[in-house]
Amino acid sequence: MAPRSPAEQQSVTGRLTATLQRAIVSGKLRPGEALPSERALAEQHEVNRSTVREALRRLEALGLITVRQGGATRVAEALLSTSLAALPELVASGGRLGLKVQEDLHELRGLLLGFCAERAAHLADPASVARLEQLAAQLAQPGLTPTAAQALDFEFFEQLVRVTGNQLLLLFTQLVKDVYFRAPKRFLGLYGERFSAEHHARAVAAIRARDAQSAGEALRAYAASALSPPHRKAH
Amino acid sequence: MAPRSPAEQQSVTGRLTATLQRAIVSGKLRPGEALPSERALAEQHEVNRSTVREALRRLEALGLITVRQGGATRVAEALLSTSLAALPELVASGGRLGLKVQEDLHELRGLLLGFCAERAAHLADPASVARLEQLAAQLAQPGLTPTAAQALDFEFFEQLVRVTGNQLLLLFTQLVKDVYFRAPKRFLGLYGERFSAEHHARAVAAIRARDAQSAGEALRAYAASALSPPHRKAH
DNA sequence: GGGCCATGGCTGGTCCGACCAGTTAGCAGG
DNA sequence: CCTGCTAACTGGTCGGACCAGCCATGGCCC
Repeated sequence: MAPRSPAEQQSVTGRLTATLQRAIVSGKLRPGEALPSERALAEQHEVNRSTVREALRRLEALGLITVRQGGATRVAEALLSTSLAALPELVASGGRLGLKVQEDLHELRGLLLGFCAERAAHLADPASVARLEQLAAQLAQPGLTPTAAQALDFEFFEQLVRVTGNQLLLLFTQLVKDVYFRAPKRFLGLYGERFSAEHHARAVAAIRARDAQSAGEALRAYAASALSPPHRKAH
Repeated sequence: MAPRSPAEQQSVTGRLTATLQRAIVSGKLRPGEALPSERALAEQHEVNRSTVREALRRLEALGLITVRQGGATRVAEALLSTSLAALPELVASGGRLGLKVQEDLHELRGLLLGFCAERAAHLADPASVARLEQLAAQLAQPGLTPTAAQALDFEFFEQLVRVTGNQLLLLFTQLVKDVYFRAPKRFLGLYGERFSAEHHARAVAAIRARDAQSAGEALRAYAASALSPPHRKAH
Protein backbone atom coordinates (compact mmCIF):
# COMPACT_ATOMS: atom_id res chain seq x y z
CA MET A 1 0.00 0.00 0.00
CA ALA A 2 1.37 3.40 0.98
CA PRO A 3 5.02 3.68 -0.07
CA ARG A 4 7.54 3.48 2.71
CA SER A 5 10.58 5.45 3.73
CA PRO A 6 12.20 6.70 0.52
CA ALA A 7 9.21 6.87 -1.79
CA GLU A 8 6.93 8.31 0.84
CA GLN A 9 9.10 11.37 1.02
CA GLN A 10 8.93 12.29 -2.62
CA SER A 11 5.60 14.00 -2.47
CA VAL A 12 4.96 17.05 -0.37
CA THR A 13 2.15 15.29 1.43
CA GLY A 14 4.36 12.27 2.02
CA ARG A 15 7.14 14.32 3.52
CA LEU A 16 4.77 16.13 5.81
CA THR A 17 3.07 12.91 6.83
CA ALA A 18 6.41 11.35 7.69
CA THR A 19 7.48 14.40 9.68
CA LEU A 20 4.33 14.49 11.74
CA GLN A 21 4.30 10.74 12.20
CA ARG A 22 7.84 10.82 13.54
CA ALA A 23 6.94 13.62 15.90
CA ILE A 24 4.05 11.62 17.29
CA VAL A 25 5.65 8.22 17.41
CA SER A 26 8.86 9.52 18.92
CA GLY A 27 6.93 11.20 21.69
CA LYS A 28 7.78 14.76 20.73
CA LEU A 29 4.04 15.20 20.66
CA ARG A 30 2.51 13.41 23.57
CA PRO A 31 -0.78 11.47 23.56
CA GLY A 32 -3.71 13.79 24.09
CA GLU A 33 -1.69 16.81 23.15
CA ALA A 34 -3.19 19.14 20.56
CA LEU A 35 -1.53 19.63 17.23
CA PRO A 36 -1.24 23.12 15.78
CA SER A 37 -4.23 24.09 13.70
CA GLU A 38 -4.29 23.12 10.04
CA ARG A 39 -3.68 26.71 9.06
CA ALA A 40 -0.71 26.97 11.44
CA LEU A 41 0.78 23.72 10.18
CA ALA A 42 0.39 24.92 6.61
CA GLU A 43 2.28 28.09 7.41
CA GLN A 44 5.00 26.37 9.48
CA HIS A 45 5.74 23.83 6.80
CA GLU A 46 5.16 26.23 3.94
CA VAL A 47 2.58 24.10 2.21
CA ASN A 48 -1.04 24.57 1.36
CA ARG A 49 -3.72 23.77 3.84
CA SER A 50 -5.13 21.11 1.50
CA THR A 51 -1.82 19.33 1.67
CA VAL A 52 -1.84 19.49 5.44
CA ARG A 53 -5.33 18.07 5.44
CA GLU A 54 -4.32 15.12 3.28
CA ALA A 55 -1.44 14.37 5.60
CA LEU A 56 -3.72 14.56 8.62
CA ARG A 57 -6.18 12.28 6.87
CA ARG A 58 -3.48 9.65 6.60
CA LEU A 59 -2.45 9.98 10.21
CA GLU A 60 -6.08 9.73 11.19
CA ALA A 61 -6.44 6.53 9.20
CA LEU A 62 -3.37 5.21 10.98
CA GLY A 63 -5.12 5.93 14.24
CA LEU A 64 -2.42 8.32 15.36
CA ILE A 65 -4.62 11.39 15.73
CA THR A 66 -8.24 12.13 16.46
CA VAL A 67 -9.97 14.93 14.59
CA ARG A 68 -13.15 16.70 15.60
CA GLN A 69 -14.79 19.50 13.75
CA GLY A 70 -14.61 22.69 15.76
CA GLY A 71 -12.20 21.24 18.29
CA ALA A 72 -8.47 20.80 18.10
CA THR A 73 -6.82 17.83 16.40
CA ARG A 74 -5.08 15.78 19.04
CA VAL A 75 -2.61 12.95 19.26
CA ALA A 76 -4.55 9.77 19.96
CA GLU A 77 -4.68 8.79 23.64
CA ALA A 78 -3.84 5.22 22.81
CA LEU A 79 -1.32 4.96 20.05
CA LEU A 80 -1.90 1.55 18.59
CA SER A 81 -5.60 2.12 18.24
CA THR A 82 -7.10 -0.12 15.64
CA SER A 83 -4.50 0.03 12.97
CA LEU A 84 -1.29 -1.92 12.79
CA ALA A 85 -0.07 0.11 9.85
CA ALA A 86 1.84 2.52 12.06
CA LEU A 87 3.57 -0.29 13.90
CA PRO A 88 6.81 -0.52 11.92
CA GLU A 89 7.47 3.16 12.46
CA LEU A 90 6.65 2.78 16.11
CA VAL A 91 9.10 -0.04 16.67
CA ALA A 92 11.75 1.65 14.56
CA SER A 93 11.51 4.75 16.73
CA GLY A 94 12.84 2.73 19.63
CA GLY A 95 10.78 4.46 22.27
CA ARG A 96 9.51 2.72 25.37
CA LEU A 97 6.28 1.74 23.68
CA GLY A 98 8.19 0.62 20.60
CA LEU A 99 10.39 -1.73 22.59
CA LYS A 100 7.46 -3.13 24.47
CA VAL A 101 5.61 -3.80 21.26
CA GLN A 102 8.71 -5.36 19.77
CA GLU A 103 8.76 -7.87 22.59
CA ASP A 104 5.07 -8.51 22.24
CA LEU A 105 5.55 -9.09 18.55
CA HIS A 106 8.28 -11.62 19.21
CA GLU A 107 6.08 -13.39 21.66
CA LEU A 108 3.25 -13.69 19.17
CA ARG A 109 5.62 -14.69 16.41
CA GLY A 110 6.79 -17.61 18.46
CA LEU A 111 3.26 -18.70 19.22
CA LEU A 112 2.20 -18.44 15.62
CA LEU A 113 5.29 -20.17 14.29
CA GLY A 114 4.49 -23.13 16.47
CA PHE A 115 0.89 -23.10 15.39
CA CYS A 116 1.77 -22.89 11.72
CA ALA A 117 4.18 -25.78 12.06
CA GLU A 118 1.49 -27.94 13.61
CA ARG A 119 -1.02 -27.07 10.95
CA ALA A 120 1.56 -27.59 8.25
CA ALA A 121 2.25 -31.07 9.52
CA HIS A 122 -1.38 -31.86 8.84
CA LEU A 123 -1.92 -29.93 5.65
CA ALA A 124 1.32 -29.72 3.74
CA ASP A 125 1.40 -31.15 0.24
CA PRO A 126 4.64 -32.68 -1.05
CA ALA A 127 5.54 -29.64 -3.12
CA SER A 128 5.28 -27.33 -0.14
CA VAL A 129 7.33 -29.67 2.01
CA ALA A 130 10.00 -29.77 -0.67
CA ARG A 131 10.10 -26.00 -0.78
CA LEU A 132 10.46 -25.82 2.98
CA GLU A 133 13.24 -28.39 2.89
CA GLN A 134 15.04 -26.37 0.26
CA LEU A 135 14.83 -23.23 2.36
CA ALA A 136 16.00 -25.04 5.46
CA ALA A 137 18.94 -26.46 3.52
CA GLN A 138 19.91 -23.02 2.27
CA LEU A 139 19.69 -21.70 5.80
CA ALA A 140 22.07 -24.41 6.96
CA GLN A 141 24.79 -23.40 4.51
CA PRO A 142 27.91 -22.10 6.23
CA GLY A 143 29.10 -18.58 5.55
CA LEU A 144 25.63 -17.12 5.09
CA THR A 145 25.53 -13.37 5.67
CA PRO A 146 23.11 -12.18 8.34
CA THR A 147 21.08 -10.36 5.72
CA ALA A 148 20.74 -13.45 3.57
CA ALA A 149 19.89 -15.58 6.58
CA GLN A 150 17.21 -13.16 7.62
CA ALA A 151 15.68 -13.13 4.15
CA LEU A 152 15.60 -16.91 4.05
CA ASP A 153 14.14 -17.09 7.52
CA PHE A 154 11.34 -14.80 6.51
CA GLU A 155 10.68 -16.76 3.38
CA PHE A 156 10.53 -19.91 5.45
CA PHE A 157 8.00 -18.37 7.79
CA GLU A 158 5.94 -17.07 4.90
CA GLN A 159 5.90 -20.40 3.12
CA LEU A 160 4.81 -22.07 6.33
CA VAL A 161 1.95 -19.62 6.70
CA ARG A 162 0.88 -20.16 3.12
CA VAL A 163 0.50 -23.83 3.82
CA THR A 164 -1.95 -23.11 6.60
CA GLY A 165 -4.08 -21.09 4.18
CA ASN A 166 -4.93 -18.56 6.86
CA GLN A 167 -5.18 -15.16 5.24
CA LEU A 168 -4.86 -13.25 8.48
CA LEU A 169 -1.67 -15.02 9.38
CA LEU A 170 -0.29 -14.02 6.03
CA LEU A 171 -1.07 -10.48 6.94
CA PHE A 172 0.70 -10.91 10.22
CA THR A 173 3.74 -12.26 8.42
CA GLN A 174 3.79 -9.19 6.25
CA LEU A 175 3.57 -7.04 9.34
CA VAL A 176 6.52 -8.72 10.99
CA LYS A 177 8.51 -8.34 7.83
CA ASP A 178 7.70 -4.65 7.63
CA VAL A 179 8.79 -4.14 11.20
CA TYR A 180 12.09 -5.87 10.64
CA PHE A 181 12.91 -4.18 7.38
CA ARG A 182 12.12 -0.81 8.86
CA ALA A 183 14.97 -1.11 11.36
CA PRO A 184 17.15 -3.90 9.97
CA LYS A 185 20.22 -3.18 12.05
CA ARG A 186 18.24 -3.70 15.19
CA PHE A 187 17.52 -7.30 14.25
CA LEU A 188 20.41 -8.51 12.15
CA GLY A 189 22.24 -9.47 15.31
CA LEU A 190 19.87 -12.40 15.60
CA TYR A 191 21.37 -13.87 12.45
CA GLY A 192 25.00 -13.53 13.38
CA GLU A 193 27.54 -16.04 14.69
CA ARG A 194 25.25 -17.94 16.94
CA PHE A 195 22.47 -18.38 14.41
CA SER A 196 21.63 -21.97 13.69
CA ALA A 197 19.21 -23.51 11.23
CA GLU A 198 18.91 -26.58 13.34
CA HIS A 199 15.39 -25.82 14.48
CA HIS A 200 14.22 -25.25 10.95
CA ALA A 201 15.61 -28.58 9.86
CA ARG A 202 13.97 -30.38 12.76
CA ALA A 203 10.66 -28.71 12.01
CA VAL A 204 10.69 -29.63 8.36
CA ALA A 205 11.56 -33.21 9.12
CA ALA A 206 8.68 -33.37 11.56
CA ILE A 207 6.32 -31.85 9.02
CA ARG A 208 7.32 -34.42 6.43
CA ALA A 209 6.70 -37.11 9.01
CA ARG A 210 3.34 -35.50 9.82
CA ASP A 211 4.46 -35.17 13.42
CA ALA A 212 2.63 -32.00 14.39
CA GLN A 213 3.81 -31.90 17.96
CA SER A 214 7.51 -32.11 17.18
CA ALA A 215 7.18 -29.57 14.39
CA GLY A 216 5.48 -27.09 16.69
CA GLU A 217 8.00 -27.63 19.44
CA ALA A 218 10.94 -27.13 17.10
CA LEU A 219 9.78 -23.75 15.96
CA ARG A 220 8.66 -22.65 19.39
CA ALA A 221 12.13 -23.48 20.60
CA TYR A 222 13.56 -21.46 17.75
CA ALA A 223 11.46 -18.44 18.60
CA ALA A 224 12.42 -18.72 22.24
CA SER A 225 16.11 -18.86 21.40
CA ALA A 226 15.84 -15.83 19.12
CA LEU A 227 14.31 -13.86 21.92
CA SER A 228 17.31 -13.90 24.19
CA PRO A 229 19.57 -11.12 22.74
CA PRO A 230 19.71 -7.48 23.89
CA HIS A 231 16.13 -6.44 24.49
CA ARG A 232 15.26 -8.23 27.65
CA LYS A 233 13.57 -6.50 30.49
CA ALA A 234 12.80 -7.42 34.02
CA HIS A 235 9.23 -8.33 34.77
CA MET B 1 -10.44 5.73 15.60
CA ALA B 2 -12.55 6.58 12.55
CA PRO B 3 -16.22 6.63 13.47
CA ARG B 4 -18.21 3.64 12.31
CA SER B 5 -21.50 3.15 10.58
CA PRO B 6 -23.78 5.92 11.82
CA ALA B 7 -21.32 8.64 12.65
CA GLU B 8 -19.18 8.02 9.62
CA GLN B 9 -22.08 8.96 7.42
CA GLN B 10 -22.70 12.36 8.86
CA SER B 11 -20.01 14.13 6.95
CA VAL B 12 -19.99 14.31 3.18
CA THR B 13 -16.56 12.73 3.09
CA GLY B 14 -17.70 10.01 5.46
CA ARG B 15 -20.71 9.15 3.34
CA LEU B 16 -18.66 8.99 0.20
CA THR B 17 -15.98 6.91 1.89
CA ALA B 18 -18.58 4.45 3.09
CA THR B 19 -20.18 4.24 -0.34
CA LEU B 20 -16.92 3.54 -2.11
CA GLN B 21 -15.77 1.14 0.57
CA ARG B 22 -18.96 -0.86 0.23
CA ALA B 23 -18.56 -0.95 -3.54
CA ILE B 24 -15.06 -2.31 -3.21
CA VAL B 25 -15.59 -4.72 -0.38
CA SER B 26 -18.80 -6.11 -1.83
CA GLY B 27 -17.05 -6.84 -5.08
CA LYS B 28 -19.01 -4.35 -7.19
CA LEU B 29 -15.60 -3.00 -8.05
CA ARG B 30 -13.21 -5.84 -8.57
CA PRO B 31 -9.54 -5.98 -7.55
CA GLY B 32 -7.34 -4.32 -10.12
CA GLU B 33 -10.26 -2.48 -11.65
CA ALA B 34 -9.85 1.25 -12.15
CA LEU B 35 -12.05 3.67 -10.28
CA PRO B 36 -13.53 6.63 -12.12
CA SER B 37 -11.25 9.65 -12.07
CA GLU B 38 -11.44 12.02 -9.15
CA ARG B 39 -13.18 14.57 -11.31
CA ALA B 40 -15.73 12.02 -12.50
CA LEU B 41 -16.40 10.82 -8.96
CA ALA B 42 -16.87 14.39 -7.85
CA GLU B 43 -19.45 14.98 -10.54
CA GLN B 44 -21.26 11.66 -10.02
CA HIS B 45 -21.62 12.17 -6.31
CA GLU B 46 -22.15 15.92 -6.58
CA VAL B 47 -19.34 16.84 -4.25
CA ASN B 48 -16.15 18.78 -4.62
CA ARG B 49 -13.03 17.13 -5.87
CA SER B 50 -11.28 17.91 -2.57
CA THR B 51 -13.90 15.88 -0.80
CA VAL B 52 -13.39 13.00 -3.18
CA ARG B 53 -9.68 13.20 -2.57
CA GLU B 54 -10.11 13.01 1.19
CA ALA B 55 -12.30 9.96 0.81
CA LEU B 56 -9.76 8.32 -1.49
CA ARG B 57 -7.05 9.15 1.01
CA ARG B 58 -8.90 7.16 3.64
CA LEU B 59 -9.44 4.20 1.36
CA GLU B 60 -5.79 4.32 0.45
CA ALA B 61 -4.83 4.25 4.10
CA LEU B 62 -7.11 1.25 4.53
CA GLY B 63 -5.18 -0.43 1.76
CA LEU B 64 -8.27 -0.76 -0.41
CA ILE B 65 -6.99 1.24 -3.35
CA THR B 66 -3.67 2.09 -4.91
CA VAL B 67 -3.08 5.55 -6.26
CA ARG B 68 -0.43 6.60 -8.73
CA GLN B 69 0.07 10.05 -10.08
CA GLY B 70 -0.65 10.13 -13.77
CA GLY B 71 -2.21 6.67 -13.79
CA ALA B 72 -5.65 5.56 -12.75
CA THR B 73 -6.63 4.84 -9.17
CA ARG B 74 -7.34 1.15 -8.86
CA VAL B 75 -8.84 -1.27 -6.40
CA ALA B 76 -5.99 -3.02 -4.61
CA GLU B 77 -5.08 -6.40 -6.06
CA ALA B 78 -4.96 -7.94 -2.64
CA LEU B 79 -7.67 -6.62 -0.41
CA LEU B 80 -6.30 -7.21 3.04
CA SER B 81 -3.01 -5.54 2.27
CA THR B 82 -1.29 -4.26 5.36
CA SER B 83 -4.23 -2.83 7.19
CA LEU B 84 -6.73 -4.69 9.28
CA ALA B 85 -8.90 -1.64 9.61
CA ALA B 86 -11.07 -2.59 6.67
CA LEU B 87 -11.64 -6.06 8.02
CA PRO B 88 -14.92 -5.54 9.86
CA GLU B 89 -16.52 -4.16 6.74
CA LEU B 90 -15.11 -7.00 4.72
CA VAL B 91 -16.54 -9.68 6.96
CA ALA B 92 -19.84 -7.86 7.26
CA SER B 93 -20.18 -7.80 3.51
CA GLY B 94 -20.46 -11.55 3.53
CA GLY B 95 -18.58 -12.10 0.29
CA ARG B 96 -16.42 -15.14 -0.35
CA LEU B 97 -13.34 -13.42 0.96
CA GLY B 98 -15.27 -12.15 3.95
CA LEU B 99 -16.42 -15.62 4.95
CA LYS B 100 -12.96 -17.05 4.50
CA VAL B 101 -11.49 -14.35 6.69
CA GLN B 102 -14.21 -14.92 9.24
CA GLU B 103 -13.14 -18.52 9.56
CA ASP B 104 -9.50 -17.56 9.75
CA LEU B 105 -10.32 -15.10 12.46
CA HIS B 106 -12.10 -17.76 14.48
CA GLU B 107 -9.16 -20.06 14.09
CA LEU B 108 -6.76 -17.46 15.41
CA ARG B 109 -9.12 -16.49 18.17
CA GLY B 110 -9.11 -20.03 19.43
CA LEU B 111 -5.35 -20.22 19.35
CA LEU B 112 -4.94 -16.93 21.13
CA LEU B 113 -7.56 -17.69 23.72
CA GLY B 114 -5.67 -20.79 24.67
CA PHE B 115 -2.39 -18.92 24.78
CA CYS B 116 -3.84 -16.16 26.92
CA ALA B 117 -5.26 -18.67 29.33
CA GLU B 118 -1.88 -20.31 29.75
CA ARG B 119 -0.12 -17.02 30.27
CA ALA B 120 -2.81 -15.89 32.64
CA ALA B 121 -2.31 -18.99 34.73
CA HIS B 122 1.26 -17.85 35.27
CA LEU B 123 0.77 -14.12 35.55
CA ALA B 124 -2.64 -13.42 36.98
CA ASP B 125 -2.84 -11.44 40.21
CA PRO B 126 -5.68 -12.18 42.66
CA ALA B 127 -7.68 -9.14 41.60
CA SER B 128 -7.65 -10.17 37.96
CA VAL B 129 -8.62 -13.70 38.82
CA ALA B 130 -11.51 -12.40 40.89
CA ARG B 131 -12.68 -10.29 37.99
CA LEU B 132 -12.55 -13.28 35.66
CA GLU B 133 -14.46 -15.39 38.14
CA GLN B 134 -17.11 -12.74 38.37
CA LEU B 135 -17.50 -12.63 34.61
CA ALA B 136 -17.64 -16.40 34.37
CA ALA B 137 -20.30 -16.46 37.06
CA GLN B 138 -22.38 -13.89 35.23
CA LEU B 139 -22.04 -15.90 32.06
CA ALA B 140 -23.36 -18.95 33.85
CA GLN B 141 -26.56 -17.23 34.89
CA PRO B 142 -29.65 -18.78 33.31
CA GLY B 143 -31.86 -16.67 31.06
CA LEU B 144 -29.07 -14.54 29.70
CA THR B 145 -29.94 -12.93 26.37
CA PRO B 146 -27.59 -13.71 23.51
CA THR B 147 -26.58 -10.07 23.33
CA ALA B 148 -25.69 -9.96 27.00
CA ALA B 149 -23.86 -13.25 26.78
CA GLN B 150 -21.82 -12.00 23.86
CA ALA B 151 -20.89 -8.81 25.67
CA LEU B 152 -19.77 -10.76 28.72
CA ASP B 153 -17.83 -13.19 26.60
CA PHE B 154 -15.95 -10.34 24.97
CA GLU B 155 -15.22 -8.76 28.28
CA PHE B 156 -13.91 -12.06 29.52
CA PHE B 157 -11.58 -12.36 26.56
CA GLU B 158 -10.42 -8.80 26.93
CA GLN B 159 -9.72 -9.17 30.62
CA LEU B 160 -7.73 -12.29 29.89
CA VAL B 161 -5.66 -10.45 27.32
CA ARG B 162 -5.02 -7.62 29.72
CA VAL B 163 -3.53 -10.05 32.17
CA THR B 164 -0.99 -11.17 29.59
CA GLY B 165 0.10 -7.57 29.13
CA ASN B 166 0.58 -8.07 25.40
CA GLN B 167 -0.37 -4.87 23.65
CA LEU B 168 -0.74 -6.47 20.26
CA LEU B 169 -3.13 -9.04 21.57
CA LEU B 170 -5.21 -6.24 22.98
CA LEU B 171 -5.33 -4.82 19.52
CA PHE B 172 -6.42 -8.15 18.17
CA THR B 173 -9.18 -8.31 20.74
CA GLN B 174 -10.41 -4.96 19.63
CA LEU B 175 -10.37 -6.15 16.05
CA VAL B 176 -12.44 -9.22 16.82
CA LYS B 177 -14.89 -7.06 18.70
CA ASP B 178 -15.21 -4.67 15.78
CA VAL B 179 -15.87 -7.52 13.40
CA TYR B 180 -18.59 -8.96 15.60
CA PHE B 181 -20.32 -5.70 16.33
CA ARG B 182 -20.31 -4.80 12.68
CA ALA B 183 -22.55 -7.74 11.83
CA PRO B 184 -24.03 -8.79 15.17
CA LYS B 185 -26.86 -10.91 13.80
CA ARG B 186 -24.36 -13.12 12.06
CA PHE B 187 -22.80 -14.15 15.34
CA LEU B 188 -25.51 -13.96 17.95
CA GLY B 189 -26.52 -17.51 17.09
CA LEU B 190 -23.42 -18.66 18.91
CA TYR B 191 -24.87 -17.39 22.16
CA GLY B 192 -28.27 -18.98 21.85
CA GLU B 193 -29.77 -22.06 23.43
CA ARG B 194 -26.74 -24.24 23.27
CA PHE B 195 -24.34 -21.71 24.73
CA SER B 196 -22.63 -22.84 27.87
CA ALA B 197 -20.28 -21.02 30.19
CA GLU B 198 -18.82 -24.29 31.35
CA HIS B 199 -15.52 -23.78 29.55
CA HIS B 200 -15.10 -20.34 31.03
CA ALA B 201 -15.62 -21.67 34.50
CA ARG B 202 -13.14 -24.47 33.98
CA ALA B 203 -10.57 -22.05 32.61
CA VAL B 204 -10.88 -19.66 35.51
CA ALA B 205 -10.60 -22.45 38.02
CA ALA B 206 -7.44 -23.65 36.30
CA ILE B 207 -6.01 -20.15 36.25
CA ARG B 208 -6.62 -19.78 39.95
CA ALA B 209 -4.88 -23.11 40.48
CA ARG B 210 -2.05 -21.92 38.23
CA ASP B 211 -2.66 -24.90 35.99
CA ALA B 212 -1.68 -23.44 32.64
CA GLN B 213 -2.31 -26.55 30.62
CA SER B 214 -5.87 -27.07 31.80
CA ALA B 215 -6.67 -23.42 31.38
CA GLY B 216 -5.45 -23.42 27.83
CA GLU B 217 -7.28 -26.59 26.97
CA ALA B 218 -10.54 -25.30 28.39
CA LEU B 219 -10.56 -22.23 26.21
CA ARG B 220 -9.31 -24.05 23.17
CA ALA B 221 -12.21 -26.43 23.60
CA TYR B 222 -14.54 -23.48 23.91
CA ALA B 223 -13.28 -21.92 20.70
CA ALA B 224 -13.57 -25.22 18.90
CA SER B 225 -17.16 -25.68 20.04
CA ALA B 226 -18.06 -22.16 18.94
CA LEU B 227 -16.70 -22.86 15.52
CA SER B 228 -19.17 -25.54 14.61
CA PRO B 229 -22.30 -23.50 13.65
CA PRO B 230 -23.32 -22.42 10.14
CA HIS B 231 -20.14 -21.36 8.38
CA ARG B 232 -18.42 -24.64 7.72
CA LYS B 233 -16.92 -25.45 4.42
CA ALA B 234 -15.37 -28.54 2.89
CA HIS B 235 -11.64 -28.60 2.63
C1' DG C 1 5.49 -1.47 -43.94
C1' DG C 2 7.35 -1.51 -39.42
C1' DG C 3 9.39 0.55 -35.54
C1' DC C 4 10.58 4.78 -32.93
C1' DC C 5 9.38 8.89 -30.57
C1' DA C 6 7.11 13.45 -30.06
C1' DT C 7 2.88 15.13 -28.22
C1' DG C 8 -1.75 15.99 -26.49
C1' DG C 9 -5.02 14.64 -23.46
C1' DC C 10 -5.84 12.14 -19.87
C1' DT C 11 -4.58 10.93 -14.67
C1' DG C 12 -3.47 12.45 -9.84
C1' DG C 13 -0.77 16.38 -6.85
C1' DT C 14 -0.60 21.02 -5.11
C1' DC C 15 -2.02 25.54 -4.56
C1' DC C 16 -5.16 29.48 -3.61
C1' DG C 17 -8.98 31.83 -1.38
C1' DA C 18 -13.56 31.75 0.15
C1' DC C 19 -17.32 30.26 2.98
C1' DC C 20 -19.90 26.73 6.08
C1' DA C 21 -20.26 24.40 10.55
C1' DG C 22 -19.21 23.02 14.96
C1' DT C 23 -16.51 24.24 19.66
C1' DT C 24 -14.91 26.94 23.10
C1' DA C 25 -13.61 30.52 25.92
C1' DG C 26 -14.52 34.93 27.53
C1' DC C 27 -17.39 38.69 28.46
C1' DA C 28 -21.95 40.80 29.81
C1' DG C 29 -25.90 40.52 32.27
C1' DG C 30 -28.70 38.41 35.72
C1' DC D 1 -21.19 33.68 41.54
C1' DC D 2 -23.51 31.61 38.00
C1' DT D 3 -25.78 31.79 33.49
C1' DG D 4 -26.08 32.63 28.72
C1' DC D 5 -24.73 34.89 24.58
C1' DT D 6 -21.30 35.96 21.33
C1' DA D 7 -17.01 36.25 18.84
C1' DA D 8 -13.05 34.06 17.60
C1' DC D 9 -11.23 30.13 17.07
C1' DT D 10 -11.29 24.95 15.21
C1' DG D 11 -12.05 21.63 11.24
C1' DG D 12 -15.27 20.69 6.72
C1' DT D 13 -16.58 21.82 2.03
C1' DC D 14 -16.36 24.30 -2.03
C1' DG D 15 -14.62 26.11 -6.69
C1' DG D 16 -11.20 26.78 -9.79
C1' DA D 17 -6.50 27.10 -11.31
C1' DC D 18 -2.13 25.16 -12.44
C1' DC D 19 1.77 21.54 -12.00
C1' DA D 20 3.48 16.78 -12.79
C1' DG D 21 3.44 12.17 -14.38
C1' DC D 22 1.48 8.48 -17.56
C1' DC D 23 0.03 6.69 -21.92
C1' DA D 24 -2.11 6.03 -26.26
C1' DT D 25 -2.16 8.05 -30.58
C1' DG D 26 -0.24 9.37 -34.69
C1' DG D 27 3.38 11.10 -37.63
C1' DC D 28 8.12 10.63 -38.92
C1' DC D 29 12.20 8.13 -40.03
C1' DC D 30 14.34 3.96 -41.31
